[in-house]
Amino acid sequence: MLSERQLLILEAIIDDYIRFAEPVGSRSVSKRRDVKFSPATIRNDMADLEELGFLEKPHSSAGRIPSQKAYRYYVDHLLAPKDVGLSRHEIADIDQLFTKKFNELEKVIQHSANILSDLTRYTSIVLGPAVFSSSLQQIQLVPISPDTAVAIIVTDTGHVEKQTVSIPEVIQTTELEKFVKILNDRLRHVPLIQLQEKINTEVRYVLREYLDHYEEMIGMLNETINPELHEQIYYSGKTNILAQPEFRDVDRIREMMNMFEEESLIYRLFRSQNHGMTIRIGEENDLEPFDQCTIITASYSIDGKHMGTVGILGPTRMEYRRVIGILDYISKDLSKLLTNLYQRKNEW
Amino acid sequence: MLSERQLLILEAIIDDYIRFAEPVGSRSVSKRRDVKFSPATIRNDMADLEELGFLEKPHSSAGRIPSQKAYRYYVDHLLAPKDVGLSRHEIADIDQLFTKKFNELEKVIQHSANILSDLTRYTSIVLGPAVFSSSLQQIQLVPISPDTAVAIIVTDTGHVEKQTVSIPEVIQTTELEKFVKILNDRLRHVPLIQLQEKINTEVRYVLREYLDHYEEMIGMLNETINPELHEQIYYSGKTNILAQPEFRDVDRIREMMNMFEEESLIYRLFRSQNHGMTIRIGEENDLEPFDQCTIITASYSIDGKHMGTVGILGPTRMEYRRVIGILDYISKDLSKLLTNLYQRKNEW
DNA sequence: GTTAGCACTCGTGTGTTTCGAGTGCTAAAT
DNA sequence: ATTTAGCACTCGAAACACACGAGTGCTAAC
Repeated sequence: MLSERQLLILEAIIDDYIRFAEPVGSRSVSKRRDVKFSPATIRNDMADLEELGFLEKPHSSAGRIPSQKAYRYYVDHLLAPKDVGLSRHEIADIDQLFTKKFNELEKVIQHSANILSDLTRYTSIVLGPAVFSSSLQQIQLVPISPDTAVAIIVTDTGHVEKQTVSIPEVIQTTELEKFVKILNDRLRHVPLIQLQEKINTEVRYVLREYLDHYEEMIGMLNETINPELHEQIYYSGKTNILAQPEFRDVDRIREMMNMFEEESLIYRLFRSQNHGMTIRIGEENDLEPFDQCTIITASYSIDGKHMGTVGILGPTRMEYRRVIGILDYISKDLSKLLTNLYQRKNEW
Repeated sequence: MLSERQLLILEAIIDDYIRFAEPVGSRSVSKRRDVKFSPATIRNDMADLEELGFLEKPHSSAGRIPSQKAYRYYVDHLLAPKDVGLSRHEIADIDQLFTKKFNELEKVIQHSANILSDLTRYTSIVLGPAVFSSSLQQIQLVPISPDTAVAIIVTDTGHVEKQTVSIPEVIQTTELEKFVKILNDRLRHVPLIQLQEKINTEVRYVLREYLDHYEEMIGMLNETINPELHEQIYYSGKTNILAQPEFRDVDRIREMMNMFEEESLIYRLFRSQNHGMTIRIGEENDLEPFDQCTIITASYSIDGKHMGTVGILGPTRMEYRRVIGILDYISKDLSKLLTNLYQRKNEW
């Protein structure tokens, strides 16, 4: 439906606008190497493209800027997946994830986020490894006063969750120790996501046999297992986006920065992405403060199992090609790294 | 050295500027109830005050604005500590810290930060309870793979630190258990700040007697005890400051937001404050992005022992009276709350 | 010592003009 | 039947002029 020439012009305009953030005129398109038509011809096509909703005019005597529809078309049809072209330098930057030795999962993730924002100069958002896809390694109850204790859950990925709980006074220390022992015997290697259910069925019956105050203990336990538990969000380069000319408006900035703090919304946004790579342009994000932004996410995995999401937030006028390349590379790198880090565990 | 009338005028100008963020002219000062002089008289005094460095002119035909020196004088001499005047409503807001039941120390702190920023409409920064003033309650080593384990330190305040460590392969599981037992016997109730030293002297000799590979274990332990460990920083209302008219400049905002991420700098800034209440105006903060800001901090304590710092970051044109009142009240409230929360522990 | 009076300053707001990049249309060229 | 040259037209941005008025500093009178 779009002619060869129209495609060429559309791409030229998008490329130009991505680079300079200025409306693009027919003359400057015609000056490009690969364009062999006069400004007048280009103007005709531009008028058509505008009618089709791909281009917009800020005002009648300015050039055209791409619409959201244009960006969507661009990433869907115009971006050849082959020519991603990361420089040697960039690849080296990413690969240092491997060379630096982190044995804290969190640090690996944070470092990935840092690399991402440094490389792209946009804001990076990374969803940490899914807590619920890991399983219980050990559960601990450390008393810190006569009536309180810290409950600690360690997962097989080395993640630690803690929760202060109050201990019903009827319970004796010896009972408590028995309780923890039973829990560990019964619940080790149980995926966290099944923990709650398992406790309230299977474990309940076992406890009943051995302990007097098992109901109180179950109650305490249910306090501990937080069903709203979710992956941590890592940011880097929150202020990078402020350097973009389209975000020079303080009120808009304020809204966006507020949104960063609304972790539950960001979390939902990232969780809803399909695995693989997702590109959301402008209003496709369904969050009003980001309606001039594009968010690209890629998922990373351990042993092929989806674990988390790395993402970039930038203006709709984003360097798609580059960002896609970087995200693709880093998500694969991260998957490899994490798989290495935890494969021994699985063989164990 | 300043006449009665000059003081009155200075205070009037500061009050007015704090309210409206606009240069104050002689006419508007003369219109105040408590001022009974003509604009001309006031102009003379204003000229004197300017010469003394208390007032500045944005340009020759504008009114005057207070200098940093003026704010300093204001808080030092003009602010009567008595007339703090929190409204009943505000006191209720703060006191809900007591009524809501948090048994997580972190949540209490975060909630305090939220109250602070809500009440003041500035940005609140709170330094969490000093980890180093708490002592070891229990140390744990949870293996998560053949050669790695998670070391977990629980303090008497319920704080949990974790660190993934690699286990030297020469070490057996039984040895490891003995190791942890010795550590707990020897180190319980030792203040974290003495931990490292104690391990490398006293504990070392004990370990030598009971364990073959004690040197490897000590090495592993030293990996765990992070000497750079420090209090967490809690923010709330990071974007409140953007609503102030003096921070409508994107580049300034960017610098400030970047500074928020530089936790080590913020940490140092807050650590360097004396106990009690400290007010740093403009360049007194020694951080260039905050040279138009005032930071007021107050420390909170448990049983009189300094624990952390609550603070407010706002423009130099800050509502000093109000903020001081709120900070004073909340820091005392927080101290009471935390003392209650942990006093039983001490009697234990 | 205080104030009224007045000339002066200077930023802000407004209206005018100019400039030029860019457009759309028409007619000529290919 | 396209494509292009030519041209009138649009409209924002920048430059300029001008008036306004809030505010000042100085001087002289109270």
